[in-house]
Amino acid sequence: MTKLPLTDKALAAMETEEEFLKHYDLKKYPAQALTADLCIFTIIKGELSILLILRGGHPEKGKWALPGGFVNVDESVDQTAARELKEETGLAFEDGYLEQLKTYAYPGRDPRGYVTSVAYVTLAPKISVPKAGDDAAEAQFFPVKELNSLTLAFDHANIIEDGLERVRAKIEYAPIAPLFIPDETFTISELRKVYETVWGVSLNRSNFRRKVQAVPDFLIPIDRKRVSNFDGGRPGDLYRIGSAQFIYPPLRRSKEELD
Amino acid sequence: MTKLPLTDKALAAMETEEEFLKHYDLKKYPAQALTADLCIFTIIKGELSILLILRGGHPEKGKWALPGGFVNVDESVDQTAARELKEETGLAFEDGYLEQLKTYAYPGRDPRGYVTSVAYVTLAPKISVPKAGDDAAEAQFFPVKELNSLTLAFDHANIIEDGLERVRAKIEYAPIAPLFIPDETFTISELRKVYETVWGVSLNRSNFRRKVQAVPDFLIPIDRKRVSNFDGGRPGDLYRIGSAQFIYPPLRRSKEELD
DNA sequence: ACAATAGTGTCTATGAGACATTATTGC
DNA sequence: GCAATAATGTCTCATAGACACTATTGT
Repeated sequence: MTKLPLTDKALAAMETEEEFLKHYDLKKYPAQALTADLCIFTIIKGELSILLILRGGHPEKGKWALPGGFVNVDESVDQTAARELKEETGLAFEDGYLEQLKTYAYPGRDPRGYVTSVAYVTLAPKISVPKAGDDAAEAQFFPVKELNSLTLAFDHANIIEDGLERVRAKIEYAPIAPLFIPDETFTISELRKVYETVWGVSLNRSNFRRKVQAVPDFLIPIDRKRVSNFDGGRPGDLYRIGSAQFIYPPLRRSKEELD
Repeated sequence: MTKLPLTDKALAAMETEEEFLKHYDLKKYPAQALTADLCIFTIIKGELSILLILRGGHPEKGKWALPGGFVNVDESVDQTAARELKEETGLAFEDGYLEQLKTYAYPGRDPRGYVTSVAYVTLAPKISVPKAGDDAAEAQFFPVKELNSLTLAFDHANIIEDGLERVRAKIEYAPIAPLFIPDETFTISELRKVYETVWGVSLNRSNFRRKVQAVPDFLIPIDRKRVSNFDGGRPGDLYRIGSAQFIYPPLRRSKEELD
């Protein structure tokens, strides 16, 4: 299959699409690459945390980076993200939450060339122990509060900032906060602590309860109670997540949190 | 500059980043291309409309497509979007609204190869007359209600659907609805008609007024009135947009609109 | 009994929907 | 005057914040 050096105009004017494609070669454009990078959030010891990989090879060797990798030509970028999630955490994306965040594409963000990054956000339901991958010397969850003391690779500090805001906004109206909880069942207090941790505020106990219970099919009561609290106190009623697609009315942060 | 056929592992293990980059060639991966495509919304004769381009060349010759183009290696995809906006509408993106929507990347969406599309959403403040571009035989605004009778190129029908939902959701809490209005100054009724058009509902006049006026720095009163209504009626007070970054509390659609 | 946490109820302020009344224009 | 549209006010209900009170556990 020979590729003749035709101008774009001559190409586009071709009679049939077959003829056009025979002479078209994407490689005439500068090389580009596409990656999927993941913000994998979880809550560890009451701290909102994110999974980072210590880069063992160039570029950005020795810096902490978001897990991710190049998109294969036979897969969608969504599939790349799901594959990387599985590789890094062993977590299969089934009914979880894996949402595209934003795409970062500008000259100079990667020394290898024009590398475009499609960022994703996901919530890790279980505190899975990440294992080291191919070019990942080490993998570790970091509390987001401590990230300013780390040297992050590429523009990943910006991506994490955007990812954080997405999660904080999304749990207002999407029933994804229970994904932070390891168990299938949970108490309303446990759910409230998720919101408090992600938003970094404290919420009124009874008002929170009233609001989440008012959402149809959000929380399904289970006929059991938490067996025991560590230090005394009445055990809470257990719930599991229902079929609701939206939290309406949304659980809004106060005006001060927005800005 | 010779490129030796080194494995990824051998490459990443290089001592210095300079050495690494000397042997690294992005072209070893399959060719990919990056485009920016625009959902340019405006309101024409009370109809929410979107700008489409009739493709004059292959691929998808003869189908209507979103305006857009390839990203140059010396520019960001945001810059590409702004450049295309200028080229297609003559509209300079200054203080307007041009927001990244979503990235579409999967095999088979473009016959030329793995072409990734980063979609953007913008609101055209003036009903600018689009001119034909390089490979655009014709450019025209279509009411979004009539799109199902058109044959759209690539996966642009999906992109438009996503763009519509973004605009409908965004005007709830972002003060961008006035961008649909050609004038610098406008009445509250004119603003209400924007919401009614975009959401496809009718809104109570006095309640809408009460809510928008309650948002600090959203609408700044001007000491003038609309000179004349076409057909009689009291002229409305004029406002201009203020410095508010958010509409809080948001102007929510009813639960039924959400789905 | 006491500490600790969960569940329930209540008072009040704010926001939203429905709708009536008054005001200002063109004809 | 009349039609048309804008501005204002008011009644009612839903939602949200604050907080008191009761219930159930471990120690």
